[in-house]
Amino acid sequence: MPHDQSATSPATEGPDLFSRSAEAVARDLIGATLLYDGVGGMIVETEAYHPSDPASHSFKGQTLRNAAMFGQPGTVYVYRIYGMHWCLNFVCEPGSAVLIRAIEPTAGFDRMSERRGGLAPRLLTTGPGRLCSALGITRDDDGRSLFELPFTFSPNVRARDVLVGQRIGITKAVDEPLRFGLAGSRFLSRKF
DNA sequence: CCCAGGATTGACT
DNA sequence: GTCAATCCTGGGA
Repeated sequence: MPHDQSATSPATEGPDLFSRSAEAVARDLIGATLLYDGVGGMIVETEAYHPSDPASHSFKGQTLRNAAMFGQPGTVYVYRIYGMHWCLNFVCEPGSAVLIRAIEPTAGFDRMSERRGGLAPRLLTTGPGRLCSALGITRDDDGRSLFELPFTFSPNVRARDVLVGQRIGITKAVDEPLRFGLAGSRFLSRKF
């Protein structure tokens, strides 16, 4: 079969994976596995945000809210959106981060279902707010390391067919191709 | 101090 | 398809 591969070479080892541009990391995170307290699954959708990006929280420099974005590569950045949902990001180069937009559930299905009010499997983790709800990620996790419990991170090790498109829900820099998704996944938050 | 504006979701027409 | 919910940051007065 004619394949299918990540455009960037898989820099698979721990922090090295994140010591790069958010764009490169966002692409390579497709197919990686994220667990929180043993609950989670495969990352199937991401978006990249960088410091010179008007859509990024870090665009105007460091503030109290976005301080984690300027931490070590592999730091977790969690923020509240629209007064009601949490969004999960992984920090890359200083001031840059990858928003985790969707995962495919593979572990702890019952706990996710419980937290999400018994919704259909498709509605458990397809969206940045939904996946935080399903995994129990909150403000308390802001600034933590992705490489320490309760987080467990396993890099992608396979060739993946990665879709690229415009980011969702922003009003600035809307045309940048900084959204990435696993081709053919049933667990994308929206079509590409 | 005040308050506009969200990297969303779910309910409803 | 439209739209309200709900918190709280950060910029400006």
